[in-house]
Amino acid sequence: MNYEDAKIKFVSTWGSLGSLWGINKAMAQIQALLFISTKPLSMEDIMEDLKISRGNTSMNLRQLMDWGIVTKEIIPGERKEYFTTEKDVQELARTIAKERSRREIQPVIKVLKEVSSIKDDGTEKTKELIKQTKALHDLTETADDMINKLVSQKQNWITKSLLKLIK
Amino acid sequence: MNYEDAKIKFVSTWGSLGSLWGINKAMAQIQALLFISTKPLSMEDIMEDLKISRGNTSMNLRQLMDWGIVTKEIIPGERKEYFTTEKDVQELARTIAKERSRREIQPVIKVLKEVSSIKDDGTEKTKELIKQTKALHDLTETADDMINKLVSQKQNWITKSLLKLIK
DNA sequence: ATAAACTTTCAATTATTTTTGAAAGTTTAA
DNA sequence: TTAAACTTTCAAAAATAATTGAAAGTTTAT
Repeated sequence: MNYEDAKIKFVSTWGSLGSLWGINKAMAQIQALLFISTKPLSMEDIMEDLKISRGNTSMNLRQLMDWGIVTKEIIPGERKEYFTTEKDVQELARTIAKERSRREIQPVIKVLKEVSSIKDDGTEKTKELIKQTKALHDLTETADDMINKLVSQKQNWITKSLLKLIK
Repeated sequence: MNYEDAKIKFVSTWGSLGSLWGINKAMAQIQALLFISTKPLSMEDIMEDLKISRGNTSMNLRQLMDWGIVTKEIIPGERKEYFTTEKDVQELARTIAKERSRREIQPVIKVLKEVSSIKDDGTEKTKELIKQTKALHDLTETADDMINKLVSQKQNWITKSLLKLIK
């Protein structure tokens, strides 16, 4: 496989994985492109490479910036804006985990807590609802917590020892 | 909040979380409904409760069974089929993690390995592609591994000590 | 102040995913 | 074997999400 084929394969695979971290295809592909680029890319570069429209590129770059994954680079003397993505995978993982947690998991945890706290009226179905949503609440909270901690910056010594324990 | 409101809130919230574990809304809602039910439910019960069509119910129940999350219960003397879901959250998490890994993460890991193994032609861009996809490969593999191990059955003693370390 | 260079916005279009419902299929009881 | 009770299938419709492109907006150089 040559460079071009490998690049296309990587970008499209990473794009299709977008759903896994809750973003759309174009957004994931732009990130992938920046991730393997040796230099900042302009909107023009991205549009041409991915064959997507200017509007689409603009909107998805904005989202990536909102996520904190992509940043604008001002190149002195250049009129255009250039973009780069976080290149360190650990840091990338940390950012993504934090954002997903904040956007999606925390709200669910809140609802689970609310629902599991309704008044027990003594009926079997209410007891079951409380029991099961409480279990889900605890699990979700623990999992969310673990992922965030595991992926967090100060992980090194901890993660390494954990990995040895687990593997 | 009374039972009915709490139930509706739980089912719809869990439904919207479907995207997080890669399934559609109806599928997640059916699972949620079964999860808090005190007894097996028939297709009829589910259709009525969620106000969805028979076809939709049938298809999504099949998918849930394919995932290994829902099972058919034959109730002696009854003509209808009844359904239940795994009630233990740990077991549920284990099944979901395994399936997602198998269906989505493993294929991506395979591509990352493939792409990161292309011949280094000495150009800067090829070196960057190899370096970055290798890093992503290692991260993805490790994360996938950890999640599966953490969530796996025989976890108890391990998880508890890990949790103490991490928290 | 003007115009060129560039970016953003958003209504309309297009693509994708989900849902429906009725026909076809299956199972069971008699 | 028949018919009632039930489930599955799948083409068509509906709902949702992504994408386009051109007009409006912004910035910068002169």
